Amino acid sequence: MNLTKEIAEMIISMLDADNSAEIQRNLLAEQIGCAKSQINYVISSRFTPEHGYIVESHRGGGGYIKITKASENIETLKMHLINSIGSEIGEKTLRANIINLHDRELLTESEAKMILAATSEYAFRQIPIEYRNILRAGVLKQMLLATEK
Amino acid sequence: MNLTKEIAEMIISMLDADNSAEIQRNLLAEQIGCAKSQINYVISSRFTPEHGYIVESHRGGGGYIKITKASENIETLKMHLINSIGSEIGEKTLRANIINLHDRELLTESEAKMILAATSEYAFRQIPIEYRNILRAGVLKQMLLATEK
DNA sequence: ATAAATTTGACCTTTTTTGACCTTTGACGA
DNA sequence: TCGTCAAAGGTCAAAAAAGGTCAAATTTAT
Repeated sequence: MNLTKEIAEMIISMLDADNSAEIQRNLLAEQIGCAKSQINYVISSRFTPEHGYIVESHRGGGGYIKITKASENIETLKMHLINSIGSEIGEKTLRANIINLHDRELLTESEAKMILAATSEYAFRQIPIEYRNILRAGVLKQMLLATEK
Repeated sequence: MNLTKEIAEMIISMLDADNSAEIQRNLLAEQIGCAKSQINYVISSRFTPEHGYIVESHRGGGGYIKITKASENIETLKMHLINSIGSEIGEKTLRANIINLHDRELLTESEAKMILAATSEYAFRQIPIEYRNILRAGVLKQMLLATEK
């Protein structure tokens, strides 16, 4: 397991009842024994809006980074995603979005798995790279629509 | 016995109780004393959907290749279909097969719907026609394997 | 003797990790 | 009050750590 995953898990375990955690970057980096900027990397790669998180921070003495798992407008989250999918989407972004929807129980485990399988790089192996993200967007949208009742 | 067989057996012996194994390509290649790309060759020739395997991987520090064998009880009819698909399949044939599997209760209504949505001509509309049937075959195989529990 | 399968090696892409340097903010003394 | 300094956090690019691709060379099967 790499550093990034460890740190991400640590942060998630720090989320309180309000689904938010306030961390001190330098302290956390020191505890873990990594570069300070590693914390920023983890946040920017694992706690994005696609993952369902909002991040705020303050510099200076008494500074902090506050990470909150967003919880409003759950009902419209799926429709919002459908509408916001542009003409292309990468595997990472898609994965983040689907896991987020599953976390919020807007997709069943089975639905999430099928979507990830259908849009995996392996499923698209036979076609040129330049079409893959376009395809992912098209397939994803149709599948999400199919999960609407 | 050739390298490929040895490596394939090694990987199979590494499957755990969940029928999955996480390997480190470079490490494995070094242990065996072969080219790194040999590992890829083994995977792409022996751990295909036709053989009942799902493969995922991650690059970068802490990277890995995860190989999962679809559960034993994947219905033979499904495996038959996966094996009979070949490298291309048209929308009509696919539809007929999915309906058949659904009729036999090997696919839930939801699974069938998602497969049809994901492989519809509409989902592929941005992609040149000559790729569509190839794509359908790839996506269908991955999805069928993902329908097990 | 071909054709198919295997093996290798050179080179590519993605993701993570680190470190040097930058910016913002609060506190404190002149 | 203002200026300066220390305490945070932020940015960016290079290095490192995986895994991926492709085609040529070699071996094995038909």
